[in-house]
Amino acid sequence: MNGQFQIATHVLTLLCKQPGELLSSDYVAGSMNVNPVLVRKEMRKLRACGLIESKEGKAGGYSLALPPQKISLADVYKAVKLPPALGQAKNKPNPECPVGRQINAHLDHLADDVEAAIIKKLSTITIFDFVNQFD
Amino acid sequence: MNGQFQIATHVLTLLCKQPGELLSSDYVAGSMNVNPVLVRKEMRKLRACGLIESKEGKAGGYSLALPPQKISLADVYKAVKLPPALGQAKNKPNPECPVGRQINAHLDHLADDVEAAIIKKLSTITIFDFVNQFD
DNA sequence: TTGTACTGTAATAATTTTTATTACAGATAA
DNA sequence: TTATCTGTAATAAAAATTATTACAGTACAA
Repeated sequence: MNGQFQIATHVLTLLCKQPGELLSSDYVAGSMNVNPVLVRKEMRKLRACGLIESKEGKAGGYSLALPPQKISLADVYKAVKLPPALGQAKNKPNPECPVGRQINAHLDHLADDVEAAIIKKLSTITIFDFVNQFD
Repeated sequence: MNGQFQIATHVLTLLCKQPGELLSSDYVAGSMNVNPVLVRKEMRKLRACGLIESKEGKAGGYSLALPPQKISLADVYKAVKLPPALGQAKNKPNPECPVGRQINAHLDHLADDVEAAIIKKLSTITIFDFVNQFD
């Protein structure tokens, strides 16, 4: 299991709900019951992709770098870099076997197709859309 | 990481390439360099879904229960029951927070949509198609 | 009917991944 | 100059995955 996408989406939701405010990792971590360092780690990825901005020092924190209509869940997915949806084998198939010799190439190609399908789906939903579902 | 889908697909590929033969978990495990018990565990799932058959006793092993044109990779995906593609948070968000109170429901709904997109993609590919890519 | 070669399954250990915790340097506002 | 943040590393704890061992049960074959 892996809650990185959920953490990132949770923070973006909070940022979207409180526009203009800088939210600290402690505040956010409190809303989700998770360690603040984990929040800062995800924020680093989001910032590297230009989705959020951060400000250090007293009264610092995080804010959206783009209007929420411009941030898709596909952007979030790509930013957090989850392990592949089909999993990832770490075995080394037997190169003597005609199947073992080739299968990783075919599985990799398949994994790429699946990732593309996920991204296609997620690209239809923005953080704005997601947040609008809330009461 | 998690190689369960890869194991299942590897076995089905071997079964497809050697129709009529019963392949043992040891033989299969040798082709992929993985523990035979792991193979038997995945086979249990595939059998529960009616994709393969197994025969105990001497000269026993596994065989396809359906023609490979009738087995889609979506069937395999559903059989192995991977963890959700978007991950799965195990935190309990703060119920005092308006976002924390609702977000899991919305994240679950999103996860369902993504799983559906994956299955839709995988349902277009059969084991027969997959194996036909091999030289 | 006895030995051999399998599956099925449980229990446990080893490995890997994820999350939590601690610590502290650096930035910035009051 | 003090308090409150981010950024980051190091390490520990927890959880998930894979490997290993063991053995009961099944089926074939000599």
